[in-house]
Amino acid sequence: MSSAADFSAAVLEWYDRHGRKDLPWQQDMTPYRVWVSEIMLQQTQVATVIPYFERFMQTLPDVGALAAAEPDEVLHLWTGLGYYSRARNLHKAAKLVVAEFAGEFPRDIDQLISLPGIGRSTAGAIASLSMGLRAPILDGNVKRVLARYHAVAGWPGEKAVHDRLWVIAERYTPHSRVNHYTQAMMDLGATLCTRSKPSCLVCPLQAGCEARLLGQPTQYPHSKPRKQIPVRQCLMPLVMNAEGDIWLQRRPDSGLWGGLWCPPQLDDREQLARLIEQQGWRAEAPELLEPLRHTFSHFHLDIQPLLVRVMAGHSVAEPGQVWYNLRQPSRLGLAAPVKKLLARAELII
DNA sequence: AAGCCGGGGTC
DNA sequence: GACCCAGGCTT
Repeated sequence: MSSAADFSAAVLEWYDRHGRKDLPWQQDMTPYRVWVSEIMLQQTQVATVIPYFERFMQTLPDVGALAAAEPDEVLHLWTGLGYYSRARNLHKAAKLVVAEFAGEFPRDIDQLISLPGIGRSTAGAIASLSMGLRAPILDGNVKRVLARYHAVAGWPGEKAVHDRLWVIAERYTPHSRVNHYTQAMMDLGATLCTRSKPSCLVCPLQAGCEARLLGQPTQYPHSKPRKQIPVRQCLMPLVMNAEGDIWLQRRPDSGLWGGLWCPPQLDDREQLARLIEQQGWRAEAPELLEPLRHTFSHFHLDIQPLLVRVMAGHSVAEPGQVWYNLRQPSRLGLAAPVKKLLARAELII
């Protein structure tokens, strides 16, 4: 097991017997379906993605439909999936494919990478899986398999380590059956070469795996040095009018929860008083609801929700604002904790 | 190079 | 709780 040909042959033989072949995006494999799935799968596990993918494809079955869709509709279909810039970039890229590539995905790695949201690994996945082009990928699964096979020391977040893994990935990518090879490497990492308790005894690469020969496969790749994350706090008033609707604002496109609809996120009661005055609401005394902690990758957010019943007065929703009807909800993008709070509010009405 | 960007699964 | 997941973009 020394040559690249032996490596890919072992991987492909394993794929024939044990590789996954029934995932939704493996049926009717078009560049569009593979692209959408790859974007959804960035930093997101397969089981989480499946229902989102099915719903997305039912609503927006091709790149033309996506390009023509409303931004709110795209974010609505992404609600709960996280990393919402993926949805905004997906929409942008669809428009570009229609406008600049006549609705056909370019069969070229660099042109794929030029589209927003598509980096080298995602481009490699689209090209190899849906076009049969010889292009390597380097996602979390492949990093783990290759780092173990060659006992590559260091954290892959470091450029030198990352670059070395790309060179290895390039070397092993075969010229034939590259679609099966790509799928197999992801399947190996997801099902056998797992982060903890890898199944080395049934692995097709066990004979040449240096990490296994060293007796510590789980030592590779080295994990990211973690710093402890800060805690932030905010007030989140659920402003409810006489009809039981909740007032939401559209967040700026860039930044946290970009483009999603959200109750005001305030630092203190003074900001709340100012908001009520600005909007011309006649408000009852705010009612404390049960606090909620939401954890991001880089901080905790302690949310103190408030129920604020108002007479809407002259306040009509302006652009970027909406009175959200809990019984007949609009198709908008909502962050996960907002969706949770609105579900609570529905019980209060 | 490091930080930002979510939410859920898993241990 | 900590850590990770079919990463990419921004600074």
